[in-house]
Amino acid sequence: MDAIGFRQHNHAECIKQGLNSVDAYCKEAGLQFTTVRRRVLEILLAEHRAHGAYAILDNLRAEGMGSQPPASYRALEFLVKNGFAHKIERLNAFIACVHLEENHRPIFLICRVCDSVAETHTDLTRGALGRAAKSAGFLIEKTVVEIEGICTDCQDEGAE
Amino acid sequence: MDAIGFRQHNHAECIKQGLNSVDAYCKEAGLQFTTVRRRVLEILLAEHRAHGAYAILDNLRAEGMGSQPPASYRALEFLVKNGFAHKIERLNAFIACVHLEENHRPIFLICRVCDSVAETHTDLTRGALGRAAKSAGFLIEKTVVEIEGICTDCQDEGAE
DNA sequence: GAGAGAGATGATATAATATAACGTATAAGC
DNA sequence: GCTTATACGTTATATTATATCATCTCTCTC
Repeated sequence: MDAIGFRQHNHAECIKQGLNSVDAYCKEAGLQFTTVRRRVLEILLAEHRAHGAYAILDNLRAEGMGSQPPASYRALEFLVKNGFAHKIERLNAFIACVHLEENHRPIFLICRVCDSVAETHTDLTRGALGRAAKSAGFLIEKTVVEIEGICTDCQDEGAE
Repeated sequence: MDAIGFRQHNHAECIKQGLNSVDAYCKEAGLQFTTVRRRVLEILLAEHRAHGAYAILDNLRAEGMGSQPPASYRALEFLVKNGFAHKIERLNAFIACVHLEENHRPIFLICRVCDSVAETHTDLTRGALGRAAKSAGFLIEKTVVEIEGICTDCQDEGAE
């Protein structure tokens, strides 16, 4: 598994890559990666944890980039629609995508202690779940898989 | 799989059993299955679909059983805490549990056309997901698995 | 480079979901 | 019956999200 978010990694590089990839993709696809949208993605990329729409709005406001809810919701809608970010339903909050390359079905691991969120993906629809849905004749369009618990680091802290 | 919600079944029996089981369980466990709580469970059991807290409140209000949000939220909290109902995070809504017997990790199949919701369960934590979490050292406490798509019936209708 | 059309943003208002806090009532245990 | 815990009534407010309309800006075409 590739659960970026808990693993050690070069985070500056991680941010840079995220922005560059989205930049390139937008250019390619003729999407407008505007200042606000870029800034919101930066805010999301800053940490591997979910950010609420209003927290993001506070940032934008402080930087004079819009002051009303639609400012953040619109940017987030753009990012989510194009797969650059995901909404964590459990938290009513948003997180930057770390698997931009592929068309994927994300899975999130949410640490309830430190609030970090790791994104990974194993195609559940191929395994038990896929078989289950198939046997019920259900056509899967979107999957929400969010696992809540305690990450390694926080387990270790508890043990000390 | 046992996806009650889409399968044909004797629904009157289904409701009755749900109420009886909860009744028995509460008596056993010393929980107060009060009038409001019972009524809310009945409302949830009435259909295999998710009900919003405010929709439930409308019902309660019409029946003179409380008129303010805490009335429904408190009853729902009781039901969810004790495993008699589940919250569907994707919908910010609630549904009666159809697998009362066991301590389970529910999976929901949500039809976006007819809004019906089926509950099933395959222990994802044992399969690919469990392995993934284990390799990341993540301690799973709760799982949110909600699959959105189109149920058999609605697919058939679309084809006609 | 001017004009048309699409898409993005600003601004106002409000909807929908959820909880805090405090007082009163009711049930359970002694 | 008295005490204590739990549930409920009530008021107020927090949090999350969207609808709507006006204005602006970018892009495309001519």
